Formats: sequence, C-alpha cells, structure tokens
Amino acid sequence: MIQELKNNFGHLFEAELLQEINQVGTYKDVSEGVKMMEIGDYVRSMPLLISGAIKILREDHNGDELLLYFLEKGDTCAMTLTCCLGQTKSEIRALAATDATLIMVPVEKMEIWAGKYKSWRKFVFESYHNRLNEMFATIDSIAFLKMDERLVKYLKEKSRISKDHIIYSTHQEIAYELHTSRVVISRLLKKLENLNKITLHRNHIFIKNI
Amino acid sequence: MIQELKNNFGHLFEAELLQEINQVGTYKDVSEGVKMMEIGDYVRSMPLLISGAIKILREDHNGDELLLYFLEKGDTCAMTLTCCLGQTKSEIRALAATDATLIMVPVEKMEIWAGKYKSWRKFVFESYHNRLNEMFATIDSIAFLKMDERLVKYLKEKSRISKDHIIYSTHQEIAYELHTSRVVISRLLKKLENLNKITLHRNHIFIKNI
DNA sequence: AGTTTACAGTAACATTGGTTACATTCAGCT
DNA sequence: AGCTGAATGTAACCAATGTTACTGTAAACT
Repeated sequence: MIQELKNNFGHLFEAELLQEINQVGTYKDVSEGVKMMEIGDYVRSMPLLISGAIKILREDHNGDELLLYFLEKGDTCAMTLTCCLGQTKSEIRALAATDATLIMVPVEKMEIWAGKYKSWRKFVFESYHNRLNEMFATIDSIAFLKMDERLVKYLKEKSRISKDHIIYSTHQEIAYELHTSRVVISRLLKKLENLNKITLHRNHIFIKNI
Repeated sequence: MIQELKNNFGHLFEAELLQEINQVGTYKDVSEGVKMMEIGDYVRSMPLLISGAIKILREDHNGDELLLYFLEKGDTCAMTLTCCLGQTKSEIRALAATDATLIMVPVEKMEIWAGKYKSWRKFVFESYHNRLNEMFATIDSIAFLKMDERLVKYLKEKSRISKDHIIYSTHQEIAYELHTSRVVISRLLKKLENLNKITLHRNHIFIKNI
C-alpha cells in the first residue's frame, strides 16, 4: 500500500476500496508549470491529488484565459469523471500550480466502484458538489466584484496555497489568470503597496497584511 | 404509471426504476414566477422536470442577482443532489421561468438508486456534467463577452425557451438577470432595434432576426 | 375620461478598466 | 563591469459601462 494513499484517502474509503485503488492506480509526480490536460483532450484516467495544487483554467475562442479554481490535496477533477463516462472532450485546461503528486486511476474503475462502494459514490458526489460551489464563487467574483477586489481575493488564495507570504508571479501572469491587462494589475498592485498591504519586488510579491 | 414520466424519462431508465419513481414521486404543477427554492434552504426532495423551464439564479451579499442557467424538460437540479446527501444549504435560487410540471422524488431514494441502478448513476453524473458545462458557458459570457453580446445571447436563449418570438420581460427584469442597470439595457436594446434585429414594445420584445 | 403608476427613452456625466507608448530597473549572462 | 531582455512604473488617452436626472408614454385603475 502506498503510504500517501492511506494518509490522504484512508479516512474516506474502506480498506477494500483502498486496496483496489492501490492495485490499479499509478503514482505520478508532476513538476510545477507542467500542463496536465488541454481543452479538447480525451480523458483516459482520473487523478486523485496527494499533494500540491492544480490550477484549472478556461479559455475563450481568442485564446484569452481565466482561472477557474485550484484543486488541492484530497481532491479529484470532477470534469474528468463524466468526460470518462460520456466520452466527451475536456472543457478546461489543467496546469500544475506547484509540484504535485497524484494517483492516476483508469476510467473504467470509476463507474464500477460507483456501483460497488458507497464511500466512492459519496466521494464523487461531494467532488462535484465542491466543484460547483467553486464555480459559484468564481462567478460571484467575476460578476459582482471589481478588479481590485478580485485581485485581493486572488492574492489571498495564492498565498494560502503557497503556505508562505510570497507569491512568485509576474504581473503579466496574474493578468492572464484574471483576464485583464498587465498595466491594470501593475496599477492595482501599486495601490495595494501604497496601502501597506503588500510589497512589490521583481518576480515576486510579499503579502504583508491583506 | 404517470404518462409524462414514461414519455420524458422512459428512454433513460429501466422499467423497474420507472416503477419506483412512479411509486414514491409526487406530481407537481408550478405557475410561472413561483419561487421554488431560496438561497439557504435545505432540500428535502429532488425535481425531475417534465415540462416548462426553471431559471437558476445566484445572488451576492448586496442582493444583486445573476442568471446562471435554465433547466428544461428531462433535467434535474444538480445542486439538490448533493445538498440532499451532504445536508448543506442551497447556494442558488430557483424560479419557474414558465409554467412547469415536475415529479418530486424524496432525497433518500437518490443514494439508494445510485447503488442499485446504473441508468440512475448515468443520469446523475450526466446531470452534473451538463450543469458544470452550463456554468462554463455562463462564465465565458461574463468574463469574455461585452454587455451587448451577452444581451444578444440572453435574448436568443429566452426566445428559444419561450418557443415563440416574443419575450415578455421589462428592461428592468433583463437588467437584473444580467446584473447591470436598466438604462444600459434600454440603450443596447434600442441599438438592436435600430439594427432591425428586434422591435421594442411596452412589456415585451419581438425578436425578428437576431 | 381622468388619474396614477410603471415602463421606456435619452442626455450628461462619472468611473472603471483597457490600450498605447515610453521610461526605468532589475536579473542573468558573458 | 557591461550588456541584454524581461519586468515594472507611469502617463495619457479611449471605450464601455454605470449613474443621475428628467421626460414622455402606455397600461391599469377608479
């Protein structure tokens, strides 16, 4: 039994299911920045996230990007679930936001386990539920917040995930994820610095008190 | 066996499951405009939509609204699914967009059927999948489109659902659903009228060629 | 018919955010 | 150290959207 599997999913799944996952799943390391899924890809396996963070992005027909949400330890990608079942293409792009480790499970198992294990059904339903809630939060941000508020929310989220107070991103990268321009981000970041909430450095931002 | 159940869900579910739905489900008529669920409500039963349309709305802390998507014939509300299981509150508001008929199924059945019937699992997973895709489309609209394009999209969707070429809404109502102001909508509608795509009337809009 | 009220049209203005252009500064390289 | 390219700072401008305020008009009611 892979130890990380037990540590991260042991409380969710019964021993028999853990055994099955252990048998058919393959352990995988992913480095920060690696693209894990592209829009239009067909999905052949399902990730169970052991450590690190994955960012999920949406892209429009002009190639403009937008950050949807992050997946973290104990999460799975809800979209892959039905992409597998329905044989449909991915609607989203997935990138490793940090170095990450995960267990890949072949898609066939997903439906079989859903019939067999109540705990698996619970996991899958909750996963969908969480993702829908994240989407609501994303929609709230875009629809109801102004760019300065969205930026603050983004910085909070990022520093929570990185677990220190430094965000290693350029203004351009942030602009892409919030679907705005670099100039706008620079402008708003400078305002936050003047409010003594952050300090700006080349290639990174220190979060003081946001 | 309720005939509408067979007509609308007969191709999805096996006879035995249809029988169960028929036994425990209750038939319900809803008039246009009736509020079917409020943010914060606990959910005790699950709707299977026979006819009509339900609009699903999101609201922020200031009471500002935003239309998320419509449910139509053959749909169910994905959010209720896990709200039931997880005993969590609704994140959304549901209103009858037209007169509608539906079958309400007690929540306990949902998890039981998920273990028992493959077709039910398929239905539930697909329902989640569809809802996530609608959310993507909504996010695309808000994030990537300008207000005039969003309005056109909205008018198209509305006239598709109402099945004629007349939309019975005031400018103010449209403004609420797109989360903008009445003046903005009036301005853009007038532009569309000048482009000969619609004609404006008090309390309704005729869609000519959009 | 006359009154009332909700709805719609529109001008003028404010604000936000996006764009262009250019200057400056830092990090990494030789 | 000096060079180079990427990253950042900033001004000036523009476009889209939101706001305020006022007018006109159709529907609904008595």
